[in-house]
This record gives sequence, C-alpha cells and structure tokens, in this order.
Amino acid sequence: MPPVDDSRTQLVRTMARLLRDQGYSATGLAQVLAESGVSNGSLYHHFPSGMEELAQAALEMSGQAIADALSRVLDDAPNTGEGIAVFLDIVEVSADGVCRGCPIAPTALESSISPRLRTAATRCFNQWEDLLAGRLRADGWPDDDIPGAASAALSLIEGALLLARVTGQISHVDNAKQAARALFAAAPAQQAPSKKVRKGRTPR
Amino acid sequence: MPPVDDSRTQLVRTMARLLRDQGYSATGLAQVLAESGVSNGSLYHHFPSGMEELAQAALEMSGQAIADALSRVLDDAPNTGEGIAVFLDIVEVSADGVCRGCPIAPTALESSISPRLRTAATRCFNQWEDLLAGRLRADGWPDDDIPGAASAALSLIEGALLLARVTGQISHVDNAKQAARALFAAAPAQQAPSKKVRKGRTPR
DNA sequence: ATGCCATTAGAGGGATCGCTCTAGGCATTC
DNA sequence: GAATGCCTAGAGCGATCCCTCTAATGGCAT
Repeated sequence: MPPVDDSRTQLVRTMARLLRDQGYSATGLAQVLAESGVSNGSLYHHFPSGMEELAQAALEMSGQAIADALSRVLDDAPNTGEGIAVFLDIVEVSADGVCRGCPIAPTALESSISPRLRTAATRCFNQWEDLLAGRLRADGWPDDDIPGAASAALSLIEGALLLARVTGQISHVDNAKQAARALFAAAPAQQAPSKKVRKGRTPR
Repeated sequence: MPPVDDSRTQLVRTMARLLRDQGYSATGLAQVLAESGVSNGSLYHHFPSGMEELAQAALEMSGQAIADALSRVLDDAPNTGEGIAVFLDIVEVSADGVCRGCPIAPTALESSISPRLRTAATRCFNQWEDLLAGRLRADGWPDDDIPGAASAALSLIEGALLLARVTGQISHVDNAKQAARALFAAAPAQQAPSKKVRKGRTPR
C-alpha cells in the first residue's frame, strides 16, 4: 500500500475538493495540477483517459466518505430524524464556518458531463438513499412508506446543503434538521386509517 | 416594446436554458450564439460586458418566472402544502418527461462564478423563500416558526428537483410532494405545549 | 554496476475559449 | 439623396483548454 500522500491520492483529493466547490466544467487541469503539486505526466500515468477518469475516482471517493459518515451517525442515533440532524451537524461546517455542501451535486447538475460521471453521481445518491431506507426500516416504518420517506429525507438534506452553500446561511441546515426531526422522529402508526392526514411543523 | 423574438430576448432565453441544463462554466459563448441564432456582434452590443452580464439577465428572468408561478399556485391553493405540491407538478416535467430542475441551482453551486452571479442567485432563493413565508403566514403559522418553515420548504423543493434531475426519476418529486403536504398542510396549534414533538409521515 | 520498471518532469500541439474590432445593413429623419 | 443611430455580421487576437510525447528520475533486485 503506497503512502497516503502519493501523487495519485493527492490528485483524487484535490479533484474531489474542486468538484465540490466549483463542479466539473469549471475545474481546469492546470488548477488541479497546481493545487495538488503533481505534474502533468503523473496525472496521465495514473489516469490514462484524463480528467474524466480522475473526476470519477474523486466522485466515488467523496460519495463513499459521505456514505460512511451517514451510516455511522444513523447507527448511533435513536431514530432516523435524529440521525439526519447529527449528520447535518457534521457536514454543515468547514474551517471558516461556511457550508461546503454536497460534494456530488455541483458536478451532477451539469448535464454536459459524460455518462460515466452521471452514473457515478447517481450511484452516490442511491447509496445514501438506501442507507436512509435501512434506518427507517429499523425504526419500524411500514415497508410501503419507506422508499418515499427515504427519498424525501435525502431531498431535504440535499436542498438544505444547497441553500446553505449558495446563500452562505447555515440556518438553512438548522431548519432542515427541525423538519427532519418532525418528519422522521418516530414511525407512523402501522395500521393508521388511510385517509388520515398527518400534520407536522418546523419549530424555531 | 420590441418583438418577443428579437436578438436580446433570444439570447436571454437561450442562456437561461443552457444555465439550467449545464451551469455557467460549461456554457460556451459559441454554443449560446449557435443555439440562439444570434451573431457575436449582437451579443456584445446588448451585453457590453459579455457572458457574465448575459448570464445575470438570464438568472433574473428565470428566477422571476419561478417566482410568478410559485406566487400564483400558492394564492390558489388551500394551504402551503398543497401549493407546494401543485408547484412541483408544474415544474417537474419537460416535453420528454425528464425533470429539468431548478434553473438557478447549477450556476449557483459553482463557487468560481463572479459575485454578481452569486448575488443574483441568492436573490432568487430569497424571493422564493419570502413567497413561501407569506403563504405560511396566511395559513396562520406562528410568526416565530415561519422563517424556519419556509426555509425547510424551499430545501425540500430544491432537493427534490436536484435528485429528480440527476437520477432521472421524477418519483423524487412525488415523494417531496407528500412530505410537503405532511409538513405544511395546516398551521400548528398556536399555543401548543413547547416540548411536544409532532410527527409526520410520507405516505405512498 | 547493471538492467528494469514505475513514476515524474516539462515542452509543445491542435483546438477552443471569451472578447475586440471594423465594416456594413436597415430604418427613420431631414 | 444624405445623414443619423441602432443593430448585425464575421474576421481575428491572445489566452487557455486538455492532451501527447520524449526524456529523465528514482528505487530495487540481480
């Protein structure tokens, strides 16, 4: 196993950060090389097909890191809602208090990216959604409600990270935490009357 | 007032579509000109400072269009939750059934854009949030809860549009509709005990 | 020392980038 | 007809894009 600061690792880490901050098209090869301290030749040795291959590796690394963190906090939390809240606590802040947001979304939203990057991004979202679904199942949610609830939970998370990053106000993340607690604090009654409409709130 | 298909309008409409689909950095001047059928000279006549000025105009037009649609459906809906559901019905589909998503988000997530584009994007989100807050107030929500609830509502909307576009599954939008109904179907009790935790669900 | 292989350094190419610039079309007005 | 002002067409510039290529470096077993 090579050392953690070898060229390939440096490239992937730098690329992941740049993709998170500015997306794929805005990230130039020159910037990746300068900020990673790696030369042109090294990049095309480790990633023969160039930027695209590097970007895919970066997306997969970022996606797995998020999955690991999400899995851990969901396991430790008393329920899905609290788990989401703790997760948002972890990812919301950077060194200077600015929300860095989702590492996948900026790249995923560029429709001009290649299919390999698109599927890599989709796999990340699906993986996170599956983790949320698993926790909802452990909470005792009805099987029929789980996919929709997991989807809505991930929508709430992604939307909050997006708003927080764009506007610079991490209060959006705090508000999403409250909504997540309201929606996913406990499983709905299994045999609830079908027409009953539940209401929730978002305090603070 | 000039005709609707003059060069300037064509430029703004084309730019708005390209920004929605692929963001700012991925959108080249050549593509804008080709798809709008306008020549280079015309662009720099109407927008002397170039692409950036055009992009700002496009973001503002897209943001206002969303605001108009949102304002209309919120006015007609019985409550905020239903209004959000109808809004998501409107914006979710394109001609071929693929979700086109938010016209602002792809550009807004690029941290490398200029401050003028960043603030234009932030203004859009703030405007939409204010519309949601106004409808919540009309629903009788407590003043202290309104900002947080409006923020969470917009997070849910943006997240659902993001996931639907990236994964190609509009079910994410449908799931967000259910969550919006659960969270914002009716105002919480004004004098509710402060420690009470409300629970919600996402049916279907 | 020698050969071997993985890795790196850096020059340079062809294409494309956003943008500037000049010349001309086309109304409308004397 | 001539002049004016708005708008358009398109050539071309310097910069940057991603990438290819050759040469050299380093460690390591023999």
